[in-house]
Formats: sequence, C-alpha cells, structure tokens
Amino acid sequence: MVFSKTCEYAIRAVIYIAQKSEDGTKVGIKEIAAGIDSPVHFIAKILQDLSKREIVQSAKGPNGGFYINKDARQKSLADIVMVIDGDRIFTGCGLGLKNCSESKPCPLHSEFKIIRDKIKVTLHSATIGDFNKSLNAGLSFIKER
Amino acid sequence: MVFSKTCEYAIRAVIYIAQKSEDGTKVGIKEIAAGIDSPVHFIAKILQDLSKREIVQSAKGPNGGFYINKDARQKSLADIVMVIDGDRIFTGCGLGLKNCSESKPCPLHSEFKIIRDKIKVTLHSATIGDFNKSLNAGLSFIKER
DNA sequence: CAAATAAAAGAGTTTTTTCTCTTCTAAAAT
DNA sequence: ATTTTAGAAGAGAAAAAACTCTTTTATTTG
Repeated sequence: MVFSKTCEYAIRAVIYIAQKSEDGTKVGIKEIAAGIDSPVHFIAKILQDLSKREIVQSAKGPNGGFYINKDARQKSLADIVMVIDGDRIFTGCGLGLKNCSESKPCPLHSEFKIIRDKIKVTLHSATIGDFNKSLNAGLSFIKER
Repeated sequence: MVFSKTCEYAIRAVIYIAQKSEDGTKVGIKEIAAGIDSPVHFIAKILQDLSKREIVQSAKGPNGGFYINKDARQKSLADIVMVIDGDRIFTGCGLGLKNCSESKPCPLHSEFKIIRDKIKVTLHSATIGDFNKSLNAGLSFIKER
C-alpha cells in the first residue's frame, strides 16, 4: 500500500539480517530468502543496492554473507525506503498531481500532509536495530508461515 | 503512494463532477478528462465502475453526461477508494504480509495501525461534496496546469 | 422515427513492476 | 594456489497496471 513490494522485501530483509547478525554471524542469501519468504534472486539484487548504500554490510567467501554493523544498526527505516522507493511517500501528492504544493494545493493537500508527516516521523524514528527484541521473544513475525 | 493511479483519477474525476454538476448540469466524458488531465478512455472505464456502484450518476443522449445527485454527494472518499482499490489500504499489512494480524503482528504492526486509522478517518470523514467551495474559490486545484 | 449524442463494453497494446536465470567476480579457508 | 562459498551484474521473462482503440447500445431531442 505505502511501499512498493521491492521495498517491503527490503525492510523485512534488513530487519531479518539485523536480528540474525546481532551476535556477529553472517547470514547467507538463501537463508535470508527463506527467512522472509522472498524470491532468492530478487532479494539478492535488492541487497546489492542496500549494500552499496551501506545500509547492510557483506562479506564474500566461505562463512561470508550479509550482516549489519553497529553504525548501520542506528539507521532508520526511512533510510531503507529512500534507497528503494525514493522520497515519493514523503513528498508525493495523494492525488498524484506533480505540481501540488502548499501554494497550489490539491483539495486533499492539508489532510494528506498530516498523514505523510506521521509516516515520516514513524519511519525516521524506527531504527533498524529496534526490532530484534520483539522478534527474539516471538512477539512479532516477518514471515508468512 | 497510497492509492493506485486509477484510484487517483477516480477521486479527481468525482470531485470534478461534483463541482461541475452542482447546479444540475451534466458533464461529458471529454470535458472531465480535460478537466482533470487524464486519458479519456481510461477515465471513461473508471466512471463506468463508479456509475454501477452509484457513486456517480450518468445520463445518455444529447445533453447527457455524468453528474452526482444529492445522495451520492454525501458519500465519502472512502467509498470511491473501496470501489477502485478495495480495502487494502485500510487493512493491508505495511510490510505486505498476508497473515499479519493483531495476534501475529509484523514488527511495524502497531505503528502502521495508527497511520492506517488516520487514513481511514480522513477518507471516511471527507464527503464528495466537501471540495466544491475551495475549488470554486480557486483555493485548490485538481489539474496539473 | 431518425439523427445525434454519449455511455457501455471489450479486445488489445504499452509500460512498469516483479521475478528468474545465467554468467562473472571476489575472497576466505585449507 | 586451488577450491569453495557467496556476492555482483545484467539480460530477460512473466505478471500486473496503465492506457488505447473500436464497436455496440441506449436514449433524448427534434
């Protein structure tokens, strides 16, 4: 609804990696795909982008894989969304008008501003590392089954 | 972002028709398409759906066209969204998980609940007829140029 | 009743998004 | 150094969404 499917996978993958690499171990691509129910090759490509933008880290070779370092753990979900979907959910017009603005607003402009701001605050205040606890405790899930 | 493009056109068209048919005149499909900057045939099909679901009314023959009666004017934007996009923005999981629920929540479930509820309230409380005034006064716009 | 006007319907195309497959490259372990 | 493991890259197929075109049907007006 709010994110592209690609972005949904991205967020789920990052949260998954953050949890699994909490103790320093690296996670392989197959395990990630299985862990979040996503197409292997598709999530591989997404992670390549996230890796380039230093949202996740990766290591090659035996026992290699993806992980998330201390720095990246502090990043917000908004950083992930920006890499994948850009700023459209933060700035785009609810009715799809390209030149909708404060001075030339669509009829829903002010109403949507409130919603967009709420999304913005939510995504900026949630850090990648925030979800480990509830996942570990089995209080939240990131996978269909 | 929140709506499909089809749904954006639908909302804009309905608001346009509501304004133009305020005095009882009917609006032709070409005028609607021009008035909201949309593909003629595409919006025609969308309006057929909305007409079937009685969000808009239509009349055939010379001087025919689309209009919105008193009853329909009281309907909310949520009614339009439901016809076009269904309930996904009201109920769907932010991370795209099909079985995300209160008892088996995704990590962002409670945060997104707040956002979804805000969207729900906004769309339910805005009626189709609410926007005439600001459009008439030139305080809001529904068209790119 | 005929002509004019406009909606209804449906087939079909284009574009975008999602997803797959194959090949290549890097690097760690032995 | 060689093997193994895994990521990087790119072409491209499949599916979904957006959009176009043509034909048909309805109905009002004169």
